[in-house]
Amino acid sequence: MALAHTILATLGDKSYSGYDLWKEFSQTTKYYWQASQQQIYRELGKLEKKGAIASEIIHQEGRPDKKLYRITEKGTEILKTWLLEPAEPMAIREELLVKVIAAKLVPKSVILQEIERHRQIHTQQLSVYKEIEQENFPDPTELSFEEKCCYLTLRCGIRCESSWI
Amino acid sequence: MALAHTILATLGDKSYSGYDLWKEFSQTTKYYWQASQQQIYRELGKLEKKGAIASEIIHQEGRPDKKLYRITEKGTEILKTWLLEPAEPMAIREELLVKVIAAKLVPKSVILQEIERHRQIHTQQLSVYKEIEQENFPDPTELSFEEKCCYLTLRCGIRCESSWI
DNA sequence: ATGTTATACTAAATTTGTTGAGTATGTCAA
DNA sequence: TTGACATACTCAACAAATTTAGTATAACAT
Repeated sequence: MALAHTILATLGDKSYSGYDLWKEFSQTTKYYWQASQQQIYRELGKLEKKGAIASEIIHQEGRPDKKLYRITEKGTEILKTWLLEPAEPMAIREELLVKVIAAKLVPKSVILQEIERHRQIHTQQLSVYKEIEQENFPDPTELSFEEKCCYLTLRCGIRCESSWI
Repeated sequence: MALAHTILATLGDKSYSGYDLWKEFSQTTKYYWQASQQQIYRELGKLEKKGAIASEIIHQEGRPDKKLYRITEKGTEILKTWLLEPAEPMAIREELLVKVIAAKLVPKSVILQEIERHRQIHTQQLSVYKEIEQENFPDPTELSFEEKCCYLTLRCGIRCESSWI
């Protein structure tokens, strides 16, 4: 699955602990790949076994020790190989629309309220993304290729939320 | 999971064989819930065991026998109960964007071509949806509540594809 | 007569994803 | 000093999804 590749891509050339990665996934990576803390830790274990990442234990005072992971050459090769393969468009599984299809079984207000609730969730998420955009990408014309790529995923998040609203 | 509920919602008050359902899922249901043939057959088995659906074997000449499923009262109750629960917005897992994040590892043309390929897939899907719209919903003002709900899911599909393009 | 496509379904292994609990430690505010 | 919150992880059980491989039959074109 692509979770392994998403982790490798997120690591880039920096070091992350499992916890760091989870935070990154909860904030930024979220607009293109959602994963839980448990999934991330399990995948890190598998990737290390495979030799795609290497870890180093950092002893910390005042807080628990942590394990910093970085990508290995083998990991980079795995990522490159995967990049050359075609990707399938995302599978759509939207519960709200299933509810809309079965709407006639319950009072209209139930579905309308649920739709309204979702509209609010998406509106809120959109404003979070727009804030990130203003803070991190105030002038999109001035970006390097790498920054543009990062900005593109944010733009996708913004378009997606707008589209839902 | 919601696959069971999607099947119950799709059955409505009609009878479907597993194969019919799969075709329905491949064509129409696809813009809000994607599932494979195997998933559908397995879920039908589970639903029958639970008593949410009942089956009847139809002997056919000239082609294999088929098993027609319809929703039971218990199934309708299960669906109603589920409709009253809140639904989470879909988890986003878009491989293409992961590739964009790791783009610097391969020549630009690789990612650009992949993006172009996806643009084509979405453009093609959009035109399919627009055809369905013209054929089945030529005049949206004239629709019953149930038809409007069905149309809403199609509009979501159209918006989603447009947004990607 | 042969191969492809469509109908109609089953079975099993493996990978992913979810849920819940558990182990530690430290900060900070009421 | 108590409780909430943040850091930093591990383990186990279960549910869902994917992949792969089958079994059968019939239509239809080459």
